Order: sequence, then C-alpha cells, then structure tokens
Amino acid sequence: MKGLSAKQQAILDFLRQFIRNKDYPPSIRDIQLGCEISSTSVVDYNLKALERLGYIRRDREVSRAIEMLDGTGRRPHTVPVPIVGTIAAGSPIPVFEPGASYGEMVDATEEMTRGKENVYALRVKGTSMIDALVNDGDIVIMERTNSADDGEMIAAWLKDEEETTLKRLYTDGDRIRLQPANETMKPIYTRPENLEIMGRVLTTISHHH
Amino acid sequence: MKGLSAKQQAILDFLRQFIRNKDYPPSIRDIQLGCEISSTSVVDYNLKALERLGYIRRDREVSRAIEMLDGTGRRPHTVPVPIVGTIAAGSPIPVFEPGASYGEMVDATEEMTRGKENVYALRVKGTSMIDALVNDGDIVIMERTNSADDGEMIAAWLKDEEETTLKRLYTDGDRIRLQPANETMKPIYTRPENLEIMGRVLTTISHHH
DNA sequence: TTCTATTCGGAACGCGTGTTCTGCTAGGAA
DNA sequence: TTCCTAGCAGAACACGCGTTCCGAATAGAA
Repeated sequence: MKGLSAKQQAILDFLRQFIRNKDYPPSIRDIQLGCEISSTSVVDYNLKALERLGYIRRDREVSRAIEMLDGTGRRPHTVPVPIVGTIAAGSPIPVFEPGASYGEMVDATEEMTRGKENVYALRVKGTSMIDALVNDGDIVIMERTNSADDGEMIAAWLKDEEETTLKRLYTDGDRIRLQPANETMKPIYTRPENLEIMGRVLTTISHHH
Repeated sequence: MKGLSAKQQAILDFLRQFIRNKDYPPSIRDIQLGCEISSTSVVDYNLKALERLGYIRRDREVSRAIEMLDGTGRRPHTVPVPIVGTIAAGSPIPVFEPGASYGEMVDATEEMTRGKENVYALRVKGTSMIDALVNDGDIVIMERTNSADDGEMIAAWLKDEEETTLKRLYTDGDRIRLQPANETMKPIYTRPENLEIMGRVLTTISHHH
C-alpha cells in the first residue's frame, strides 16, 4: 500500500467512492475537482503512475474507462433469479418456464449460480425441509434439470407419497437412496420410477431477521 | 412490452447486453453500430421515445449515461465481505478488525448484508453447527456487535465450556437461553457472564458442490 | 554549486459524443 | 388531391474529455 503519494492515495479513494455512488467511473476533470488538483495533466500524470504500479487499468479508446484492480471498486456480476414459487412437503414443485416472467426476483452472485443457465429460485415454506438444513423462509437456488449425478443435491417429487423433498441422490443397486444433508437423519429408499427430479440445488440462502 | 417498434426493441436488447458485457453503457454511436442503424439522429430519436415511454433514463450532462429502468440492465449493489477465518465448535471465533485486510473475500448482495457496516464472514468447519442449520463449508455472514436483542441469531463464545455456537438469544429471567434454529433440538441455558457475543448472524449461504 | 529526476501548472490540440438542423419518404385522414 | 405526423438520412455544431507540449518549481546526488 506504500509507495503512493498522498495525491495518488486520494485519487484511489475518490475513484472507489465515485464508482460506488454513480455506477460509472469519473472523468479526469471529475477527479481534478474531487481531489482539488490544479490541472488535468497532473491527474493524467498520476493516473499513469497508478496504472504502471498496477492499481488501475484504463481503456484509452473509451472515455471514463478506469477500472480498479484491487476489487473494491469492481462490482461482481450478479444475476437476477426469478422466484417461481414455494417448495413445501405436500405440494408439487413449481415448474420453471425459461421464457416466462415472474414477479419476485432474488439477486445472486455468479458464484451462487455458477454461471449456469435455467436457474430459478424457490422459497421454502414450513419446516419440512429441515433435514436438508433449510428452514421456513429460506431461498433455494436451483438449476432446472431432469437428471443428476450421484451425490448431487436435488429437488425431487415422490409420486406415490406425493411428497416434495431436498436430498442428495445415490443409486444403490436398482434402488434410489435419498440422503439428507444432515447426516444424523435417515435416508429414504425408493424405486427410480417413483422419483421425478425437478432440479439441482446450487445454493441455499438463509436470511435471519 | 408492446407499443415498441422493432428498432426500439433492438436498442433495448442491445443496451442490456452491452451493459452486461462491459460494465458501462454504450455511446450513441456504439448503439448505431450494434443495431445497424444508419444515423446517430435515428438513435437519438428512438432513445428519446424510449425515455418518454419510461424504459430508460438519461443524464444529459454525462456521456454514456443511459440507465435501464426495468432492472435487467441494472447491477444490484454488492459488497465484498472478508472471510476472517473459520468457525468451529472447539476454537474461538476470529475477531474482525475493520481496518485490517483479509485474503479471501465473498461477494454479497446488499440484501444479504442489509446495508450494515462492520460486516464479515466466517467459514463453517465441521458439523458442530448443524443445529443452526449450517453445515461444513457453509459461509456465515456476520455483523460485528457486542450486544443483541432477544430472538436474534448470534455467534457466541461460551467461556466455561470453551465452545463456539450459533444460536438465537433469549433472556429467561436472570439466565440466558440459547435456542437452536432447528426447533427439534434442545436449547442451552447459561449465565450472562459466561456468554461473549461475537456478532450477529445476518445470512448463511450453502454452496452444494 | 551543477545536473538530473520528479512533480506540477497552464494551455492547447484533437477526437469522441450528444445534440440539432434541414430535408426526405411513407402513410393515413380530411 | 392536401395536410399532418412518424420515422429516417446526412451533415454540422458545440462541448466533454483524454492527451500532449512546454516550462517551472523542488529536491536530492555528484
């Protein structure tokens, strides 16, 4: 962090704050005013120094294209994920139609969706999913799929039982084992024909109010 | 969604995509090229129409200042949260120093931090926090505080037991009740002097790999 | 001292960019 | 037909903005 003059440190702080407030980078003259610098050339001089030291990156083709490299100014990419409905023990899982428009949305980082397509979210209703370590009001971020590999956490509809559940999927011979995330709880065994996979669980989020 | 010409729809789509890719809005001539429009005045004409119809907002003082109002182009604000360490049953909770710099970071939306200051994150180690519906590898987003209201989920250090735990806090007369999030599990009772509050739990995140 | 590198001031240059002006074309209403 | 409006094309204008050039300080080394 050292090796920077007071002016260069002030420019970095101003950049951070400006981008956070306005969602776009400042112009050179914005920096000049904001940091009370006497000339645009001084700003340019110090920006070049900051760029050489690796603190920022600039795109000479486009105005206001200053990018901060230490992460504090950069906004990570987020994806709005539609909440297609609620998931509860006794009711089927709402089906996500990729084209349709849904009212409620959750903002998720790409870390949470892992860059997947066909991502949707469900709101957990009741405490019946507690063996998946998910409680009433939590949000489950899902990827729509009809199949899953062994060990993956899925949302499943058990036809005979008319039950919805969140479990890890394992094939035990010619039977299916659904294993709770809470390993102190017992698994469910069932026939493959009784299982309908509604999606893969990517992330769960609990807000504690 | 209707009432828009094909050109206006194309401009909206292009805006969405451009902002998503480059993190800043396009210039009028970028739109002209991207939508294969013959003149800048046509772009301006349709942008004015879109602005009148309420689809976008523009800042006439600043170049490239086009803001989409339907949310799909706007990036929700996210905050980088430092992961200050791990939380496990037998070891104390790492103390978050607001000024210090930490290596690992998690990106959280403002919905997850609720705009709070002094926010940090802990990585859950082991399965000892499972009664808080949190499992090995999960991330807990915390607000640093020394006190908490009844019913709030806190991270606590029990001095006598030398135990770390995540529980809801309740005062029962002159004793403290620590209630698991999983209501089928039993609470802990202890003296106030035995309890050190290390922070308030804002959100928990589970990534299922 | 003298030389050299760093930092800064002021001004101008040139391109990017939003805006405006003029005119054209197509289509519908009177 | 005539008139009006929506939409478009091309050009020019004015200003924002990054850049550059010329010098003047200032400080440290030789």
